[in-house]
Amino acid sequence: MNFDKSLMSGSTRLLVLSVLEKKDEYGWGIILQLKERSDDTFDMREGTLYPVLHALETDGMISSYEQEASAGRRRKYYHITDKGIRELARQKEQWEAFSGGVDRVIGREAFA
Amino acid sequence: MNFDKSLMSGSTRLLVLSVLEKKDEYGWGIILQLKERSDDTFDMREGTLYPVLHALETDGMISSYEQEASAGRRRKYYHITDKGIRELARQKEQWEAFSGGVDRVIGREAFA
DNA sequence: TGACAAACCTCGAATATCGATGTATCATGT
DNA sequence: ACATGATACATCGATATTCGAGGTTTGTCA
Repeated sequence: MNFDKSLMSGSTRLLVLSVLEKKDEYGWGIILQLKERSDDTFDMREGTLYPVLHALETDGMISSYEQEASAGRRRKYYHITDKGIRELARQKEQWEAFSGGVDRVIGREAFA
Repeated sequence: MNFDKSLMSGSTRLLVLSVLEKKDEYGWGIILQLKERSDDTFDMREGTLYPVLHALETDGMISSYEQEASAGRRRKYYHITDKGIRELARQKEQWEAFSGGVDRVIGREAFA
């Protein structure tokens, strides 16, 4: 990201799982989706994403399969599992509690 | 914090400066304020706070002075500097951009 | 042929939080 | 008198996370 790096520490899994919630996607595509869906706010680095994808797969949150795109271009698609969906729900709750807490502390109005 | 620790990575300075924006406060008091102002959402650890306070002072964002509370209890109060106020404004902007981006990605409605 | 984008990957440096630990004072209960 | 726990400061090592730099392969375009 182009933030104070550390700001988005911990939200990476949430963001990745959110993208995969809609449809299967490959690594490079996830980066493009994040950029697009955040209005160019996020620019996740490959060095950040790939290790996270591997960890999520090891943890059983996502599964992967290879597929050919136009002519010999190999892509590794990721699919969110049931476990991943439950994890995503937990992460969303955490995010809402956390961001709500920050907003209250810095005196930002909350709109229900 | 009682979150995925990493979630609040990077927001610590924002939170601390926000507390000191209202009035001078000492370390332990900052922890209490954060707990109170976030409705018990935050529980910042001493091992997190004190190093951050020292770093903020080194960076000229805050200044400190000692003061006695009731009988021999020494407290170290921190005061936000002009530089700290400017830093706080930057951090708030960053936070708003970042949290807005996350909300868009996870499909949370935004209320202007 | 050369350059660049797409697409995958790994590794080390830097950064940040936390738990453990330590010190000291004060209040409370037994 | 003594133990416990809250207040209040502090440091340090373990752990986690991001990023930049580097590397490989294939396709496209000039």
